[in-house]
Amino acid sequence: MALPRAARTQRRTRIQEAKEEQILEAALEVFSLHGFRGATVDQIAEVAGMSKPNLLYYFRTKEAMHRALITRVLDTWLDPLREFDAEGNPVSEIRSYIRRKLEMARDFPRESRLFANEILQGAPNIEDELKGPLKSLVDEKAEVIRTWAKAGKIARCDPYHLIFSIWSTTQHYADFDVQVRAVLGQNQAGEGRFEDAARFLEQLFLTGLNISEQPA
Amino acid sequence: MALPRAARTQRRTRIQEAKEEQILEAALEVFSLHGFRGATVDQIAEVAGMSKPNLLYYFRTKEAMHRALITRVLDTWLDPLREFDAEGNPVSEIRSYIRRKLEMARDFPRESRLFANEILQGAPNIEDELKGPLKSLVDEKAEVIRTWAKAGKIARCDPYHLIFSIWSTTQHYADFDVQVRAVLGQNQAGEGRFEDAARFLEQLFLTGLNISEQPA
DNA sequence: TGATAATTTGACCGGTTGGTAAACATTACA
DNA sequence: TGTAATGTTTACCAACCGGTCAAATTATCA
Repeated sequence: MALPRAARTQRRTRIQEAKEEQILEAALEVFSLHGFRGATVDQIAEVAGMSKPNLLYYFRTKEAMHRALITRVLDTWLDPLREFDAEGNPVSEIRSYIRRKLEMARDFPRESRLFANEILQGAPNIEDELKGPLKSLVDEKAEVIRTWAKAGKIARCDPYHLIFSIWSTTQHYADFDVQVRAVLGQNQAGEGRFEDAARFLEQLFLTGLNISEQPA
Repeated sequence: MALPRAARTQRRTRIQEAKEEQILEAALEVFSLHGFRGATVDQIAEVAGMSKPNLLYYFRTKEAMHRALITRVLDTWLDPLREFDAEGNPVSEIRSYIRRKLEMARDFPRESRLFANEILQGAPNIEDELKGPLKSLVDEKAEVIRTWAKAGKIARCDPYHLIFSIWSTTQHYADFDVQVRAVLGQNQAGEGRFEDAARFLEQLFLTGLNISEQPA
């Protein structure tokens, strides 16, 4: 008799590995486009190229799929912030952070939208992870920024709102892509907008935080 | 026999006016919380305090409700940008714009989330309005900003990405409210975060655009 | 090979959902 | 007041959706 994945002893076969990957890829596609409630298991099954019961053999419920996906995405989503280095040069650290976040928005828009969908709906499934690991990491990096400000390396500013503003400006290009394209029009529809955005955001943040420009 | 609203001759009775308002208020509540697909007509009817068929007497379909709501919200959403004045002082214009957008995020988070939901799902119902009225307005204001830059009143920068960054940073406090609260923690849970955000964003944008020391 | 476990599928089920039919109630107004 | 238009409700339906079941198919390996 076939046991569902969670009940299996330990080793994952190559088939399991491949199929689960295939399913999560399809689930990402569908969830990011329609949200949790808007996505249907049939849709995901079709995109994954398998029958619905087959899909439910690997993930027992729609929610299990979503949970697996969200957990994975939240993790990679935080990677750029983890690389934020207290020992580094503030200017290059902040510049790199903006670059990395913008690259993620460009290369992994579905992941960004999945996350945005979840937060928008009140983050019913990941509130704990937000208040735990996420908050801890942000607290830590905020302290770094505060130290830089106290040392006069960057302008004094609220480090939390600085992080929020970097998050929002960069993710905007993934989450609000349709709007960005509509406003920029056909001529700018190519990937050039990411280069323009990078240039603008670097100017905004680096000048905005430059100690020499800082008003008393 | 009762005819649905759209087929009626012309005059809207006071009852119609009141009920439609009541319905849209409830629809806003539910749609902004669960998205279009996640919201159910029964839910909206319950929040509106009326039976489902009664609700469907005023709006024949769930989609009609959503369309009416989106159109209205898009309109008020653009109001702050409309007030952006070419004749004004760049410093105060940009500062006021940030303030107004932030106030909207604080006072009308449901509207912001409804809109965000729609864009996130690919804006299936309002793509035309984005490419038409929205783009026109942004084009117009972008030209104003460009003029200011050429006149040396503010730093040279891409006006479109400047507008995007103001949109994203301010709306972030409505759309990602759960995350913001989670990161800031209990102590900052009050409305103080909006004041802090305003202070930070003003500093960021005004300094970032090199206009903090411009005379009025 | 044969037997056992893992995988896949068509048919199906109960609950939900958007929407309808038609009878009933209320309001507007001649 | 009478009556026609407007407003409201109960009962209901067909489609959809998440998930189950049992039977069939395929992979694993002694």
